[in-house]
Amino acid sequence: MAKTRSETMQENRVKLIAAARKAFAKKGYSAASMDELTADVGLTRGALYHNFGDKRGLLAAVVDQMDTEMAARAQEIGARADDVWQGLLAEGAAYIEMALDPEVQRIVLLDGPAVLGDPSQWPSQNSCLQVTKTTVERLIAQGILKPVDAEAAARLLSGAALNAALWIAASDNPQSVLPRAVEAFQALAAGLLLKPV
Amino acid sequence: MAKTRSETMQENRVKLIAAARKAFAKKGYSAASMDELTADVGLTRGALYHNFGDKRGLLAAVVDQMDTEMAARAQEIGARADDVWQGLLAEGAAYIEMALDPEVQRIVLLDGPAVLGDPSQWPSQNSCLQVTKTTVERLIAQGILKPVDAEAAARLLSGAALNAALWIAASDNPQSVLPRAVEAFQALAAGLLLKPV
DNA sequence: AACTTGACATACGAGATGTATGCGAGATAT
DNA sequence: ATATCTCGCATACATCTCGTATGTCAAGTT
Repeated sequence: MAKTRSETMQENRVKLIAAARKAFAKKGYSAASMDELTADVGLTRGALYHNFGDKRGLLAAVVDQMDTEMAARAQEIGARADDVWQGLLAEGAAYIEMALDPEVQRIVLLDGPAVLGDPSQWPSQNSCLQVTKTTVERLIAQGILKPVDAEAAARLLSGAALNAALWIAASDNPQSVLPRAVEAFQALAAGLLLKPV
Repeated sequence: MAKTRSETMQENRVKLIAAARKAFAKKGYSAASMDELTADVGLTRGALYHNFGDKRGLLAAVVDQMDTEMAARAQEIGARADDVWQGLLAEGAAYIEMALDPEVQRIVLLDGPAVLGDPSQWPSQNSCLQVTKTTVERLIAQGILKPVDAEAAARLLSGAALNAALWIAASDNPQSVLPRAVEAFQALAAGLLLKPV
């Protein structure tokens, strides 16, 4: 098989992102060495700086990938629900559970915002927020939710969910705390309902 | 006046924390140079490593100070309200407004969690969370809020508030977005009420 | 088949952190 | 009051990391 140049380049990008994802998750962004990271996949920093510009660029690529994965999963879970409202609750619970993954926490929730700034201004647009915002907009249009600002509601909901996850993960007994967090989250979300149950 | 040794030591600690607060806010944690920082107050890194152990220790001291200030302010504002429930709403709005301060954002919301880990496991105990938790507990005891887990509710509320602030600050027109965020926050909080209004 | 391009490797320079050692002014004891 | 000791801070050093500038060789082009 003749490997074309752009093929190997694409492969290398994938390799580097995968290696970075591991390294950033394990050591944290600042402690992750670019020399080690690149050597692990048989390359050098030359490849890295050529493809991603700098260390931040690599993190941005990793975050973009993870954010996309998370948004897709949340959307899928939300779509399986009986109605849109149940879908929103399911989405929130899904975010909480996804954020229990140490990789997600370290990279997307902690280092991501610190290095790249607030998620709403990420280059990748933050797909997670978009998904939630769309769901909220639909519910407002259906007259199920109060006519609050959709973006504000989405931000607050995802902020609450992701913060809950950080708390759960840091607790001594995550499995016992998880249901309480989900319960509290659903209570909060119910505050957006036009007609409380 | 004869300066006792522990006096000058205390003064130096105060100076270093003040300088660090400025430097961390302006450059961010990782880009802040400890050489510059200490030189600004007429000291060297020797003083720093003797007093705070390492760079992280200095950040922890700064975060502790800011967190304490924020908690005191939130508590004071909450206490001025007509009743405990209005106090909770006022606390939330206070957090959102305080988090608009770039210094608070950069240090407490972005670098703090990334470097020190989740706020709930900070050495300083995170006074902000304690204040909110206490308020929630009181409201539950009074039968005003649903009997959800107080810590979970506090975490979610403060998470929502602080995330809202990050979003507001990153927006083009913070002053127009602020009221929408506060409105959405209060709608969410109302979800915790036992008897919806 | 010669030439050009560009993806990646190599080499270098500029800081930054943390530690180990040194010093000198306050604290202590006689 | 003098001598000794303590310890808070300064100084010097070793190590590591990022980003850039330059080199190189295979893939693409004509």
